Order: sequence, then structure tokens, then C-alpha cells
Amino acid sequence: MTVSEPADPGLVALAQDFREALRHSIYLVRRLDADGELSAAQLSTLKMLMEGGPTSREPSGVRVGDIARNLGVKVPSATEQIIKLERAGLARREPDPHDARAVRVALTEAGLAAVDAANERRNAVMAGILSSLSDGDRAALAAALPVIGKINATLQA
Amino acid sequence: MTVSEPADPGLVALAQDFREALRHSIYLVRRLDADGELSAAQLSTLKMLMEGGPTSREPSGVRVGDIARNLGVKVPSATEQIIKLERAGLARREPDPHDARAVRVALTEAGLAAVDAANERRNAVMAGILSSLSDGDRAALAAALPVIGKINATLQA
DNA sequence: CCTAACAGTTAGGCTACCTAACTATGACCG
DNA sequence: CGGTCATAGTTAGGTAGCCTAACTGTTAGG
Repeated sequence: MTVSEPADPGLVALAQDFREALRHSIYLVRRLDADGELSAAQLSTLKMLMEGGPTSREPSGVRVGDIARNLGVKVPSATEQIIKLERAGLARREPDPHDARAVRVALTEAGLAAVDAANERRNAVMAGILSSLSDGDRAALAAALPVIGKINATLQA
Repeated sequence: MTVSEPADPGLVALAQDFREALRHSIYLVRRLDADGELSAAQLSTLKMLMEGGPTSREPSGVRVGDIARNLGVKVPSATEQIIKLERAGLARREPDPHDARAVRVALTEAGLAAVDAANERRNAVMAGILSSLSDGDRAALAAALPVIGKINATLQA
């Protein structure tokens, strides 16, 4: 990519609008997270444990480094969240049988229940918000979500 | 609104997907904010000053309470940002001529320049990300932005 | 073995929020 | 007027979530 693409004005306009939408969405996100119980960071962590957990063929649990990578944070930040979850009884840490340096983190029963409950409550709040939209608006939103997903996936890499 | 709308499953699914998209977008937002210079909170504050500032018929500047309301934070949080901006020479505080309790906050020249520069840099980063999408994807995204805007506007009220 | 790479934790620091308590001014009303 | 209540903002103190740097212990390779 050479430096000076003259920067397609339409592209920049879209970029600007998208940025603006994301910026204002902080509001929405805060509303969702206000449900109490579980913070956004902790819910994300628990979700990661759920996905990577019993399903995967690994002995059990997810490694701290993988959690950090998946959440887009540094390892110490992941450790911090894990410790909090452990203290809350939602996750547990065990040594990795194959590598004594590593740690396997897994959901507890309570953790699983907490994810479900939190998801349900947040979905309900969001559904309430979306219910005031027209069908057309909802369709437009639905059509854009895969695109946003694509963008986010690109970024992870 | 009675309690038990049976909760249209399609609506809940959309809610779930949208939540997921927003959650993953933290990544994107962090990428954008990593440009240094100005934090997201400070850029938002400066933007608010720009919009509500010289344009409005008010003597000059925006009141702290209005800034807080607009940014969706409490007054002390706004004060904090304003003080930082002031120390950085990007904003200035002056007494309100009509109400000695109130404070008027306005952009300085340097503040104006900083907003422009930060916007430009962030737009460029975002445009770069969006440039890898297909035309169809970009169209879908563009179509959804007004909807997201509508949601956010509803929430403000 | 011994050194280098790796996994995670600990320590310390920062930003952006929050609530509660305080100061000062304005507005209402008898 | 003068008292009381409301309003605008600041100050004080606390929390969550992130970071980097430094440390501990483990594995892997020459």
C-alpha cells in the first residue's frame, strides 16, 4: 500500500459516519451493561470460556494467553478478570497436565448459569430497544451485522 | 407495556447478534483510539464544544451540565475532562455573564486544530479498514448507520 | 546442563467513570 | 428583606479495566 491514495471521499465519508455511530453507541452499550450482576469485561470472559471450554478437545479449560488474545487485551488484564471470576465462584483455575507453566481456566456451574442469565437479560433489554424500529430498519440493521462481523474478524488477525 | 410479551424470537435473535457485533467492536474502537494524541473521551468532549459553541446563540461556550448530558456521563466526570483539556490548552473556562453559578466552556484555537487533526487521522484509519470491503458490504453498512443513529437518539431522550 | 523462550502472576500506574459531600449563587415566597 | 430550597459546579475518594515492567517457574534446544 503506497502512502498517498488520494482517499476516495465517499469512503472517508462512510468512515466518518461509522465512527460517529460507534461513538454514540457507547450510550447503548452502557445501557446494556447497567443491568448489574456482570460487567461487560467479565461477561465476555465467561463467554470465551464457554465457547472454548468443554466443546474443544482440550483436556478442559482455556489458557490464559488464549483468553487474552481472544478478548484483545494483554495477559495481565486477563489474569485480573479471571481472578475476579474465580473469587465470585464463576470460574476455576487448574494446572495444565501437559505443561506446568500453563493454567487451564474453566467455567463452574454457577458461571454457566450466570452467563445464561446475563445474556437473557441483556437480550431482553436490547430487544425492547429494537422493537420500536420499523421492519425496514431492522432489516437494514440485520444486513449490516455480518459486515461489521467481517470488519472485526479482519482486525483480530 | 405489560410484562410478558412472548418475546418474538426473531427480534431476540437480532438483539443477540447486534449485541455481539457491538461487543466485538470494542476492538475496532480501541484501534481507532490508539492513534495517541487525544483519548476518545476528550475528542468527544471537544466535538461537543465545537458543535454547541460559536454556532449557538449563547454568549459563548457550553455549560458543564450540557456537556455531561450530551456525553452521557455525570457532571463530575465532565468537569474532570474539561480540566484536562484546559490544562492542555485545548479549551477554556469562563464565568457565565448571566449566572454566576454557571461556567461556559469553549474551544481554543489549538483545540479546534486538535479536533480537526484527530478526526482526520481517525477517519483515515477507518477508511483504510473499510477499503477492504466489497461495494455491497459498504452499501449494507451505509444503510444501517441511520438506523443505529435512530436507536442512539431514542436512548438519549 | 545452561541458556533462551515461554506462561503466568505481581506490582505499580493511568484513564474514565461513579457517588457523596461541599460551596456558591439564584429564585421563590411570606 | 430574609429564609429556604433548588441549581451549577467542584472536590474528595473509590472502582473497573486496561497497560508496562519486573519477577517466578517451566520447558526446549544446543
